[in-house]
Amino acid sequence: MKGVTKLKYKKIPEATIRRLSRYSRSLEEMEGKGEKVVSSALLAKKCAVNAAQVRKDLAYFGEFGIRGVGYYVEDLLNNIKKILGSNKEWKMAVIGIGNLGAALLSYKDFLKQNYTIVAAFDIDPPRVIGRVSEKLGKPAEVIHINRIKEVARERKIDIGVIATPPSEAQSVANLLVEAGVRGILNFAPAQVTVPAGFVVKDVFFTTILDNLAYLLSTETGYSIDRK
Amino acid sequence: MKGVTKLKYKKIPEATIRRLSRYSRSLEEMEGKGEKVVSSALLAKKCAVNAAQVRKDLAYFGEFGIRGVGYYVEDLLNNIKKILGSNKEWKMAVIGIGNLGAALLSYKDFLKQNYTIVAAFDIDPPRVIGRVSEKLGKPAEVIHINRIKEVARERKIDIGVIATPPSEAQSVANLLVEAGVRGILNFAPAQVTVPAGFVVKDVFFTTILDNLAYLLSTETGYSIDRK
DNA sequence: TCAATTTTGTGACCCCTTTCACAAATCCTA
DNA sequence: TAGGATTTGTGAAAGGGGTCACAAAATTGA
Ligand SMILES: NC(=O)c1ccc[n+]([C@@H]2O[C@H](COP(=O)([O-])OP(=O)(O)OC[C@H]3O[C@@H](n4cnc5c(N)ncnc54)[C@H](O)[C@@H]3O)[C@@H](O)[C@H]2O)c1
Ligand SMILES: NC(=O)c1ccc[n+]([C@@H]2O[C@H](COP(=O)([O-])OP(=O)(O)OC[C@H]3O[C@@H](n4cnc5c(N)ncnc54)[C@H](O)[C@@H]3O)[C@@H](O)[C@H]2O)c1
Repeated sequence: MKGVTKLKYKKIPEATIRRLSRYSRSLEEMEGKGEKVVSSALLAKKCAVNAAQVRKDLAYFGEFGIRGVGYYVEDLLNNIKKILGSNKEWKMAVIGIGNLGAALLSYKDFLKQNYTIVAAFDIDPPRVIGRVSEKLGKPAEVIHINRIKEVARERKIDIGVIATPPSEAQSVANLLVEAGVRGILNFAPAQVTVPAGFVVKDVFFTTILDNLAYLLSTETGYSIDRK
Repeated sequence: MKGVTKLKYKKIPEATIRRLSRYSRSLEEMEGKGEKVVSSALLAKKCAVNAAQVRKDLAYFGEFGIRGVGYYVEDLLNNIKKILGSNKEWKMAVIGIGNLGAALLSYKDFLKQNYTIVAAFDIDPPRVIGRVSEKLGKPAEVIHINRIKEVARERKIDIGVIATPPSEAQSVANLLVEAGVRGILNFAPAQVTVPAGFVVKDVFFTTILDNLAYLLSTETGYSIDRK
């Protein structure tokens, strides 16, 4: 591609994004402790990765460091947040307020982060409210699932979190798609498909456990496995 | 395998293991529907991967298919379970019976799988029991954390699930290590380190969300992202 | 001012994983 | 029994990501 020469779209490895999130967490800790500067070597150590890896990851997005010095903690943190889209406030809805859904509603870490749960849906709000009333801080109500399209549009929901039984996962996903909710975080152990332009992230507990179990049964010995 | 020659340890990609878990889920579904045979192409489609990938993954462990036919669902499922160690019963302990810990205790999917929660620990059992009593089916009690070493040995716990606040994660991990619990599933957003021979798997919700948010902000358009 | 020191940014290399493409094996039908 | 159809298993090629090593840039100290 000469002519337009230096456009160079570098495709960013998925793994890089995961690590940026990890760096972000470490940097927040450092910032809290009042540390001003950090080297790639130190950050790497804190995150259990290679120092060159840290530099490579950052280099995808610009030159944030100063040779002979390192990276300014606050500055780097801001940049990473910008990259990850963490400077935007992401609005989430939880669908299915059972055991897991209720736990998510009361997950305090979200408060400190740029993720906010702005709506909670269930197929049986009256029953559910009795069980989880003490947890209903921010989304002060549980809304019936049949109002999801309307409410999702009103509240500009970015991400739908599926915490219903697996049998309902696809139909809930369909509703989210119709409502124009582009991001889906799926906790139900079921295959969910969406049209182009939408993104699904699965979190399958048993897959994670299968992974752990496999590592334990093959006597690999040492393995801190970050993914 | 003539002589000892052809031992060939093939190192299995981590990604392969994750996919096997996915295949397993699909196969269970098919078995439930009474389907006898499946081709790599169909299984691949169900799991949103490449057909050659399916065959390669399986080929690491043996020849399970029949050319011109495909794979016998039941047979393949059994083999995959054997590979993943899913024929073993894994005993788990949950540490920190708060919102998330309580949700895990009542996670019904574990019942169908080969993972069993055999103990629940907290630093304040009396308070906790009041809140979660209805969820205490199998581990009928919440035990004080200071008895973890003794109980872990007695009940032969394989995997410890950390669901305490992040500040406590490392010290809980230390206890688990001392008790000889080799596998750790860590939900607390904190760096946890363990000695050689132990395995830690982190599940950081915000990292997963950061990932999703990144995909949403970079207008990649289509992306079903399975990890 | 200059040399020694520190630490980044990055080209080059290497390894691992995925995809492609096809021979080999099996089934089906006439 | 033979020929056509199907689908596996796998070598080879392609692609991506991680590590190494070093030049370039900044700092420090004399
Ligand atoms: N409990 C856990 O720790 C855990 C862990 C990992 C994954 N999961 C998965 O998360 C999901 C929820 O688990 P849970 O334990 O909270 O189950 P649950 O049965 O306690 O909760 C499910 C909730 O979804 C609601 N629901 C059902 N159909 C619905 C629909 N069509 N629309 C909206 N709401 C609907 C139900 O009323 C119920 O309140 C399941 O798919 C489960 O496999 C749970
Ligand atoms: N709630 C969620 O949906 C969610 C989601 C993802 C991750 N997490 C993480 O999981 C962890 C638990 O979250 P939560 O919302 O259940 O918090 P929580 O405060 O409701 O529960 C924490 C529990 O841990 C107990 N505890 C504290 N110190 C302990 C110790 N040293 N030993 C044993 N038990 C101890 C507390 O008594 C409490 O019962 C946190 O690290 C949180 O960041 C929570």
